[in-house]
Amino acid sequence: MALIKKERKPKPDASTTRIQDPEGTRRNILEIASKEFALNGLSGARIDEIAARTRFSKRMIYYYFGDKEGLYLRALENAYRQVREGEAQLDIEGLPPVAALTRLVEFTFDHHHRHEEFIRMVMIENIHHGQYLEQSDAIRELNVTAIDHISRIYSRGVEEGVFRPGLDAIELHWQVSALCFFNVSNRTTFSMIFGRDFGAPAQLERLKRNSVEMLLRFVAKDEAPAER
Amino acid sequence: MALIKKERKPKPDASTTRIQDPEGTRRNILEIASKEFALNGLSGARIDEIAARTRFSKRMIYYYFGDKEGLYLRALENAYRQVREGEAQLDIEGLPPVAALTRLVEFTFDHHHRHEEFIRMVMIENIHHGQYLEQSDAIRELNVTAIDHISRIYSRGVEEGVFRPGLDAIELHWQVSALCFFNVSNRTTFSMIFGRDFGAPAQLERLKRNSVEMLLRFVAKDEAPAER
DNA sequence: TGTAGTGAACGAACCAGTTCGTACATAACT
DNA sequence: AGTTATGTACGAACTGGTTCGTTCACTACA
Repeated sequence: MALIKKERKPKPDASTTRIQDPEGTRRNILEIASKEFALNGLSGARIDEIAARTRFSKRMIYYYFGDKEGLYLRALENAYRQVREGEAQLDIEGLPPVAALTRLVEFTFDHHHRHEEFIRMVMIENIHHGQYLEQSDAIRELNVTAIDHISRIYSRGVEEGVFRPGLDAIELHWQVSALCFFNVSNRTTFSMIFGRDFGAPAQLERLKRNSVEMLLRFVAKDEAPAER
Repeated sequence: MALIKKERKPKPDASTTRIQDPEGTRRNILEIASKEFALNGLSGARIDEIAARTRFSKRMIYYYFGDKEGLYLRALENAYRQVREGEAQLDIEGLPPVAALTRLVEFTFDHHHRHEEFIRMVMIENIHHGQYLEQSDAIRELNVTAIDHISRIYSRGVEEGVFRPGLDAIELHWQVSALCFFNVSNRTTFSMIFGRDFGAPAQLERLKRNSVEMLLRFVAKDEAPAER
């Protein structure tokens, strides 16, 4: 049988000189892909859709990222990197323990709130049982320092006698994360069910204040909590 | 005009009597579908896969549920119903406020832990911006009573002078939910990142105790929390 | 009591649209 | 010239949904 050769368009455009910028190409693709994955999930996102939104063709995605999962993995890493880099902004050096912890919780609350895309990626990744996070050494490396702040604050608080001893820094981090993460991750359904907008500024302030207070009261030394 | 009559097979088979059981059929399909959606999400789940796992053909899914989204919606409702029904088991009548709140938090913690499928459905639904929950009056109706327990416990506690006044029952519910939900929803990534199994029984006990304590300390009347 | 009619329950095969991924061609840079 | 970068067209497989026809239980009536 005869091979059918396609006619090729000989000349698409010569007016604009194509500037080669592989790094820029990667960044542009990754940026768009991150949004799409965060919005639609891994299976929900469409490679063609991502390609259409970039300045490049689908071919470029495969050229630079191999396949859909490779692209997703990079988007996941990207999300973690951005957020962890942002966390480096937090400065609590020199603050006394209570003020430092307050600042940490407030910062985390706001930070999560500002990075909904990240929250969504983490949710999606949990849906996938961490299957992709598992493949990324980069992400694990990024995160080991995530408890540094709270760990130091807590130690200092215990030393100074304002925090009770015996608590675990990772568990404290867990508690802070839970309160701040949930605020973003479950806002939609929670608001719908209780008919109240949990994203409203005044409401957010209250939730933030509550979260701070919960942590402060939890670590506070003074007297024991009510007996059960 | 001539009526076209269908040929009828007079007597084909008498060995296996087909038992018509529409309710059973629906239940079987819904049960399998719930698992598949919770596992793979809306776009990730495959109708053919669901059909293959049921005792029926794909045709029946469309016969009973219309389309994929209809099936998903039913699965979502099903998840909420099951969990809310389970919550009705909680009996705190007669307990003093502190004991009641302790029991409530412990119960919620365990209940969420036991219903991972539900947690996953809620996550998935949040990824979809609550698009399907929005369509379900049934779910909203189910949930309005969700804060009854905590609301009554809190009022009683304030009356009896053991809880501080001025707090909001829905926000308390929010806090309990955050702690208990996060424990299931983010366990995978959290465990991976910090290299500790947050699903281990001893660890779960600690987290549960922490959660209870956080709530108790938060509502406790006595003296003010550390000033910041 | 037998039988024709009826509608609900069900299955196999199919269809049309979608989606990931690739082959081929070509332009730009070194 | 050779390597890198890029676009276009396209195919194979998949997937949601439909069509057509069959099976079965039951009812009305001869």
